[in-house]
Amino acid sequence: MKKESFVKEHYHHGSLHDALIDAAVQRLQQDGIAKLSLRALAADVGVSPTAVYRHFEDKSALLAAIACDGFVGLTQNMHKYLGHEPCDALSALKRIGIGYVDYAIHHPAHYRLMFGQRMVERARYPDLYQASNTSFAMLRDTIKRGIDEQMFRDLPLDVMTMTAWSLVHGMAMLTIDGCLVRPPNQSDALMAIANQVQDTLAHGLLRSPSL
Amino acid sequence: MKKESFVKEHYHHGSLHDALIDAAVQRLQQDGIAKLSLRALAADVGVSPTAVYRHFEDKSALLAAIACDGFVGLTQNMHKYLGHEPCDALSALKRIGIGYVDYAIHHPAHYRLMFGQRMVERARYPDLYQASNTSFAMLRDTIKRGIDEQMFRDLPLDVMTMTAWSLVHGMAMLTIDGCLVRPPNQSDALMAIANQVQDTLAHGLLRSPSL
DNA sequence: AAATAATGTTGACAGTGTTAACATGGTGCG
DNA sequence: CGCACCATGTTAACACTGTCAACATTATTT
Repeated sequence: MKKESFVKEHYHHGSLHDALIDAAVQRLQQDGIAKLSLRALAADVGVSPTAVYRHFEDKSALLAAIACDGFVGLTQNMHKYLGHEPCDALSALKRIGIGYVDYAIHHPAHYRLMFGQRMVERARYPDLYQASNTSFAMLRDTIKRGIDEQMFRDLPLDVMTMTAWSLVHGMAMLTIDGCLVRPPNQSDALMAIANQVQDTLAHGLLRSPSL
Repeated sequence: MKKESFVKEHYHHGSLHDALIDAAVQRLQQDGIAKLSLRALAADVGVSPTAVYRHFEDKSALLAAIACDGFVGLTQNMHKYLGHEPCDALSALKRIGIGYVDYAIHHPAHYRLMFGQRMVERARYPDLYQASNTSFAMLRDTIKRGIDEQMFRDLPLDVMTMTAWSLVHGMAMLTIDGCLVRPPNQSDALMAIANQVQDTLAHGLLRSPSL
């Protein structure tokens, strides 16, 4: 199975697949997607340029794999913020939303990749397609619960889902693109705004707003 | 040599700047930004590859110019939907929002470019920076009016602006990325959804929601 | 132990953005 | 008018990119 003893790295790398992804993520965070080259990645990992093609069909497939990881991480983060104790649909929706924005803020390179060109051609990558659907389903199911429990207003599920999703996606994008007036990129301040924005959304979704 | 018709265009093209932008927009719509090359553009226009550099500092500057045009068009479209007859702040906000999403849907290539990598480095392009600020100011001013007229709830202007902007931006992105469940990309159906989403937003913004 | 699959390498090709040096032609000045 | 200037366009070249085909090495299976 796995050798993994000490030094090997003579001919076979052993875990090129993951190492390439790690290197790509690092370069993405540092330089952005524009100046990311397979050859540089291969050099980072200490391997010849064409070795990449033993693990990924092409450059786009590598990026798709990273985007896929991103959606998995996004889903995990939403679950983390949701917690385990049961709560009403609105609280759940708020927590999920905060988890969503929190992920985007802390993984801007991932997030930009996830909703960049890869999103357009996600049909070509089943894993990516499914991972993204899993993320979206979390939002959608929570809203459905709010409707079923008659906590939310009686609007079409699709409309409400789109509203909530648009809101968190827009917030995430505008934040990591630096479109906010807020001077410091301090996470706490941003999260405070995110909370207020979500309150506004709640006001729009709820059957009988409490404030 | 070339001399292919009675018109001049022998050595000096005459309007290379605009011709390049037109060609770029066309290729953007057709193939996406990934496979857009300056050399192909030059060939489209019938000029040598390096002629581009007499009109744009580099490839990124060309794209920035296109993005700038995009924001101008976005602002125009919002004004078009806003109309000239005076109306209350909420109606104005809704019209602007519809104009926003409408532009994104009908110019997806432009819109994706406007909020892609160019947005990150917009500080380097003063024209782009100003054009984008003009668009955003329209949203912001309208919301400010709603607050001043005591039509909207008493929340910080920044928070409300971010809410509204996030919403239209998220809707635009999710729509042109094809993330919607709606089968046909029919503009009318999309606009109907957009209207409902905006009603939800209104419900969240208004001091006393009417429905 | 031999055959085969998996993984990595070398060499090459077409295409890219970009620069430097040169060519052309319209414009304003004597 | 003639001529210098300058905006514009061209050619040649460089370093770099993604990708393929052919070959080398190692791991795995028979």
